[in-house]
Amino acid sequence: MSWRKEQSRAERGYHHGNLKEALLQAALGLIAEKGAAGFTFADAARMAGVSAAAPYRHFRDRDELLSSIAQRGFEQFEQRLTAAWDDGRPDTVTAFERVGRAYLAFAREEPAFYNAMFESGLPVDANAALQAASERAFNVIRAAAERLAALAPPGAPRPPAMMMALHIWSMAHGVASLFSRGDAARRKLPMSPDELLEAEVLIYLRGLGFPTDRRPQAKSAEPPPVPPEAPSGSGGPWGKPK
Amino acid sequence: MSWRKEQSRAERGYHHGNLKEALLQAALGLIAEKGAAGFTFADAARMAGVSAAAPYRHFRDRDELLSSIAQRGFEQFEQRLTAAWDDGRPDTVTAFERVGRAYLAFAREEPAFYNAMFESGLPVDANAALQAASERAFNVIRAAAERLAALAPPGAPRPPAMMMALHIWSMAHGVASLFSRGDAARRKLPMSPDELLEAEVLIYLRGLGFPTDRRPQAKSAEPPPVPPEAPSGSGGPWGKPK
DNA sequence: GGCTCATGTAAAAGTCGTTCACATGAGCTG
DNA sequence: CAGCTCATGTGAACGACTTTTACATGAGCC
Repeated sequence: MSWRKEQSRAERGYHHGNLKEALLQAALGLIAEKGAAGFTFADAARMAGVSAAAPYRHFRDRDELLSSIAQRGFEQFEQRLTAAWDDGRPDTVTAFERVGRAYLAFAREEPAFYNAMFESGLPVDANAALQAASERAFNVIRAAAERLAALAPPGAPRPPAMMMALHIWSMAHGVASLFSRGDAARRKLPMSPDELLEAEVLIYLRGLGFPTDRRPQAKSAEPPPVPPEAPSGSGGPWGKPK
Repeated sequence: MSWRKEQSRAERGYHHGNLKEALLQAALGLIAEKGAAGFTFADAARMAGVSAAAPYRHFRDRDELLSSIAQRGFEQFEQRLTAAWDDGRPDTVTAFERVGRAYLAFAREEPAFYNAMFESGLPVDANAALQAASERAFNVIRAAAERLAALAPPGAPRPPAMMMALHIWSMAHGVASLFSRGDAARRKLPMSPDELLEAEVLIYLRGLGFPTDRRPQAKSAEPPPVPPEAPSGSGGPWGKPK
């Protein structure tokens, strides 16, 4: 993983050979440890075994390193969301909820990326590439919302797909920020963030007219999904009304 | 407002007289300008017209100043949420939605407080008083959710009130963080954050079985509310299904 | 072999956070 | 009012960080 991390100057020679990548990896580790605020350009240089001025050959300043990391983060984020969506298989609602869980999983498993992307305070439009990467990630959610919108039953509110996408994004982001990340995770909850978000999304989908017994879209254009597992519980994390 | 802000040393004398408060005000201004990350202890001292060491007579370190501001923020936040809730008048659902809007309004109108409270990266449990203030603010939402839960119609999911409170908190926080604050506000939206959140909460409430035509709880224990204004539009920000 | 240029270094300037010894003066005590 | 005390402010100093500048190194190419 770590490409010649601990090499001494002597065995490495004057030139590092892969400093840019080494700095990114070092920064990733430092951010995971101490947050983007506590992360230090000098520390990253030290960890890569070079002088404090060396990083400036590869990044204009500390912010550019941070924004490079955020950009990579958005790219990985997009991949994970895309995989979770799986083009709506086995059915749209199931896949949609899986996207929500993937959001939380990313926040939990990639704290450094998540921190750089959403908590580092760097402006979204600092970098055109960064903004584009961010939009590509969001577009996964948006595309999923389009599919969902097309299936929304009549007799219920039908907000634009874009709005539905923003709703889901805000729910996932709210739960992740408040309960699923670093210091914030210390707020003690009577349930897991995943359960919280799942229930939230289910209630929301129910508000849009979707059935929430985990066998949705009974009479839609979708092929009737074969339940991959036995139905879990009685219809939701909180139980049915009596 | 600003108590002797620009006094020269000569006319002030050796002792400031109100340094602690002056520092808090200065920090508040600086955080509003440059964010909690960019805010500097030395800058606050300069703005108050004292040496860089003076603040240490009133705050153990920079973090303690920050956490003082966050604490004040939570207190004001609690007040505003309480006022918005207005003990559930004229009816529970209306008041509940007003709380959501108050959340956004606070984020928008008090960026410095919001930043210190939620975006400064200081641990929630850094300070017992801070944590308590934070909990008091959340308890307003929680109390509102209890009332709402008691009115939830049968035949619909009935999550615990605590969970509903967390859902609302996460929605409001998600929208505020993503779209209603500083740099994040630059994400261009096809609608205002307020509209977005209002629609989100309405759909969620509908998922809980509440009617969403803005005249809720028709046959509940609540006194039939007199609509203070004419009904606005056709039942929601996105229109009814055709 | 010699050139060139990307990549690294050392040193320096400027800023911060923080501490320490010392200065000041507001308010109490006699 | 004299004098004491102690909270509050000052200045200097330390180490760390960011960023710039002039200089060093050596990999790749002719």
